[in-house]
Amino acid sequence: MTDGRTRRREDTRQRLFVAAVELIAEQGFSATTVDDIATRAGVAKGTVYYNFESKTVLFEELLRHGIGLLTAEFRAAVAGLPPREALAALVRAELDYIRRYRAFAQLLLSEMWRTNREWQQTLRLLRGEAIEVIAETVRAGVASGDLPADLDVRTASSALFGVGLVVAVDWLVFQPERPIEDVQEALLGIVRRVAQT
Amino acid sequence: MTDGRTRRREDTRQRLFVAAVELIAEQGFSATTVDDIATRAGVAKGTVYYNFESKTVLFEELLRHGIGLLTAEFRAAVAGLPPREALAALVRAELDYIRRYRAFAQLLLSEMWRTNREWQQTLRLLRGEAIEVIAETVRAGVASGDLPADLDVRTASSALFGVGLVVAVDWLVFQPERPIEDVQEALLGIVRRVAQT
DNA sequence: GTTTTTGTACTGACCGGTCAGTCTAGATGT
DNA sequence: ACATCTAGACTGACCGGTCAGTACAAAAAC
Repeated sequence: MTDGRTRRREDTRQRLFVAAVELIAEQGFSATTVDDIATRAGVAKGTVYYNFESKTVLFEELLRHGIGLLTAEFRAAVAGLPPREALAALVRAELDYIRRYRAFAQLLLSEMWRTNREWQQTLRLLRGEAIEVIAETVRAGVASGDLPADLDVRTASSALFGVGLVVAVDWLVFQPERPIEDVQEALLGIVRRVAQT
Repeated sequence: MTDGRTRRREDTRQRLFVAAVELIAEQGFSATTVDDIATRAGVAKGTVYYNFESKTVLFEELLRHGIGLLTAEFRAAVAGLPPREALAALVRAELDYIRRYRAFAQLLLSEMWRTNREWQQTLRLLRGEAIEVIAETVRAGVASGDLPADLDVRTASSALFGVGLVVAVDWLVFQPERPIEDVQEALLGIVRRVAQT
């Protein structure tokens, strides 16, 4: 499974992911060329096509990889916590993720609400998976009475997800000098107030 | 001033704006071709270049036009109102604007946090103008004691702007069946809670 | 000796931008 | 009143460049 060959190949794929995510976050999918990606990854163009079927497939696998990671971190963050603490943990996990993978978060923000693109379906599905983790927490909280009974689970979950994204990325792009901890505090404060029964 | 010629030309420009905003909202700037825009507007490609210097300039003028309108509506909404009511009026104005110009809002959300694009500077400037109206209101509220004294004006203003955008567009894209009044109420409720002294 | 990567050259479709020429409303001349 | 002229608006074929994807022989890694 992890012999030298597959390890090396996985390495190349990883470098291509990193290069692609940075470039696409800056310029968008269409404006980013395969040559750009190969050059930034320090790899020949042929290597891109040896590892990925096409530019679109590369991007789709990138989305799967990135959001899969986020979903996993969401799951780990809420494990075993009571609803209101789990909610706070989710906010922290999201911001922490965005701080570590800022380019991916930026890319996500730019492509999330787009329609009529080949990979739109994929993104929609993945978004649903990530939000489902939030939704489970909110649902449990409403059921146990820890969260307001009139909270609409679906809306609250997607709002929480989207708001975290936009506030954090806005901060990263327009006020990069401020520490992310401030955002975290501000967001936690807001969520706490809104979650008040 | 409004003879047949200029009227006709203004008409063509308007049609090009409408076509461009829809296509760019769906596919993004780079993926949208000038031929697409011309076809959808029902004019020849040459007409696009007769009316606009380049694809980029067309987009920049589109941004100016769209955000200029939003800023004007913000100004009109807050005129003469005390801080807390003005804040609510701003939320209402933003959502109302997004409902009427949904494609433009979607476009804004997708292109707002992009870096390394020619028109980035323009967009940054325009965003600043719109947010400044919010900031004036928040500043007045903090000064008069109607809003919490520890509120960071710049952060609160851009957060309010971005949150309105993301929640409304998310609603438009993923839950279009839901009436806008719900979204407005939810958002107003949140803002009211956060604005509590 | 098999898998992965490289480097270079190539193709064909597509796209931003140009330009010579057409169309027409309305001003001008008679 | 009619014919003529003019300039602004528009057209669409065309050009030069770009880019996704292909081909493949040779090298490197394992």
